[in-house]
Amino acid sequence: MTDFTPHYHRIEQALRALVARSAPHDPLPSEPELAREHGVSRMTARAAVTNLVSAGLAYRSPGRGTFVAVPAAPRRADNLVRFSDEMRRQGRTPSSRIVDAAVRPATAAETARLRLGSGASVVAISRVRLADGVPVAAEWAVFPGALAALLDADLVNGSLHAAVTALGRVPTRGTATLTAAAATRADARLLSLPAGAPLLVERRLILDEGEVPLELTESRYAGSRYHLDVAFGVSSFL
Amino acid sequence: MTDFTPHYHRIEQALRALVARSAPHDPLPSEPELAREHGVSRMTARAAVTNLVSAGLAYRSPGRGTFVAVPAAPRRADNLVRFSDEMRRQGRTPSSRIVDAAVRPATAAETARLRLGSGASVVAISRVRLADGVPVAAEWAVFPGALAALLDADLVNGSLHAAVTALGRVPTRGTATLTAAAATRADARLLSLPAGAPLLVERRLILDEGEVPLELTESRYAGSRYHLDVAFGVSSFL
DNA sequence: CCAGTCTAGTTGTCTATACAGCTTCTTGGG
DNA sequence: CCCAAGAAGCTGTATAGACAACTAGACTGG
Repeated sequence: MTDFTPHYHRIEQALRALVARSAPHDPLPSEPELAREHGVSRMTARAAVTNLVSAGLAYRSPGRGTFVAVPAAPRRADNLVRFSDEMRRQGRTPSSRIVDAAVRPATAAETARLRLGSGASVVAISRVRLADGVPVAAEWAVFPGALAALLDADLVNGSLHAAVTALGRVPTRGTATLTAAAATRADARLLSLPAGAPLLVERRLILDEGEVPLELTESRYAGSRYHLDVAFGVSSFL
Repeated sequence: MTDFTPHYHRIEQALRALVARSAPHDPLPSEPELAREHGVSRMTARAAVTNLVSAGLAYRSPGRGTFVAVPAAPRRADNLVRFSDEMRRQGRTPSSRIVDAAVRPATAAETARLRLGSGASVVAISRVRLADGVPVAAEWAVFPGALAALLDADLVNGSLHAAVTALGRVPTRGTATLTAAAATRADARLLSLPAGAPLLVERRLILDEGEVPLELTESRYAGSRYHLDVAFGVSSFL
C-alpha cells in the first residue's frame, strides 16, 4: 500500500500531535532537525512548519527556533462552543431539560433553510438550558428528518452534537444572527421570567462538511442571566 | 534609498491591490507570469500567492490557475467592522449624531479597565447611530485623556477610529460581551423607543498594537432595528 | 460537427544550494 | 570571574531546476 500523502503534510500532522502534548513556549524541532529526521529537504520541512504557524499553533523566532504558541484568546464567535462548555468556562454548572422531541412536517421556512424536499419532515427538539439549576435559555433545534435516530439518543445527559456526528454528519461551520427581543408568554413560562423581559436571541444555521444544512436552531437567552464573551481583531480599514 | 522589502512581499501587495479592483473568480496572474513580470524565481512568486490564499483572498485550481476568492461570509464578530460599514452591508444608510463629547475625570471602573493612573481623565464621546435616519444604537465611547485631540476631529462625518489612528494609536484587537437588556429612560429618549424595549448590549474593550487599552465602549442597539450577522466554525470537540 | 490527440500552459511537490542576519554556546585571554 | 571573539546553530529569503498531474485550446480525422 503506497502512501501518497505529501511529505510536508505528514510532518505537519506529526508536529500537530507534538503541539497537543506540549505547553505554550515549548521548543519544537528546528527545520534542519526535521529535515534530517524525516529524510526530506529543509524547504519541505519548512513548508510543514509554515502551515503550523499560519494555523496559529506555533511561532518562529529568528535565530532561536520555533515554539508552541499560546492558545488563542476566548473566541466564542469564532467557534461554536457548546452551551455546557461556555457555562463551565463562566464557572457555572450546566444542565438541560427536554421540553419536546418529535418528528413533524417541516414548515416552509425550514424546508427552504435546510434545503429539504417538499413534504419532508424534520426532527424538532426543544430544550431549556440551565446554569446552576436556573433556566438561562430556551432552545428550538430542527434537524432534517433523516436524522430521526437522534430521538433515540440521550438528549438530557449526552451531547446533541456528538449524537449528530455519531450519525455521520459532522457540524463544520455556521452563520448566525444575533439580536434582542422581548420574552413572549412561552419564553416567560420556560425561563421563569416576566413576559417582555429582554432576551438575547440567536438564530443559527449549521452546515456539515459537505456544506449541507444540518441544523436550524433558535436560542433565546435571558439577558439578565447570560452573556456572550467574544474576542476579535480590528480590521485595518484606514 | 534601498528598498529592503522582500520580493515576495512586494508581489503580494501588488496582488492585494489587484484583488481589490477585481471580482470574485477573476483570474489572477499565474506563478510563471508573476515570476517573469517581477524578475524573480517561480518559488518566490509562489510564496506571495500562497500568502494571499492563506488570507482567503484567492484560491488555486490545479491546471487552471489562481482566482480571486468570493468575499468571506459575514464576520462581524471576528472583525470589528465600523457601524457605518455594517449598515451599508445591510443596504442601509448610516449616519451619526453627537450627543456629548468632553474630557472628564475617569470613573473607578474606567481607570481599572483602561489602566489609567489615579486621578486621570478620559475623553467621553456619546453618539446616536442611525440607519436611514432612524436611531439604531446609543453609544458611549471612552478614551484615555491623552487622546483629548479627538475632540478636534470631525466626529459627525469622519471615522472615530481613523481619528484615533491619526493620533498614533492603532486599534488592533478587542474583547466584548454581548447580552440583552431593557431600555432605560435615557435609552428610550435617545432611541425613540418605549422604556423597557429589548436592547442588544455590547460592551467592548479595544487594545492598540502594544496591547495597551485604547477604547472602552458600550453600544446599545434597538433589538427591533438591528441585528448582528456572524459566521463561525464548529470546534471538533468529540 | 464531433471526438480524440497533442501541445502549451497551469498548479503541486520536491531537491539542492546559497547567503544574510540573529541567537546561543564555547573557548581563550585578561 | 568576566568579557570578547568565534563557532555552531537557528530562521528568513532566494535561486535554479525537476517531475507529476491537471486543464484548456487547437488541430486533425472520420
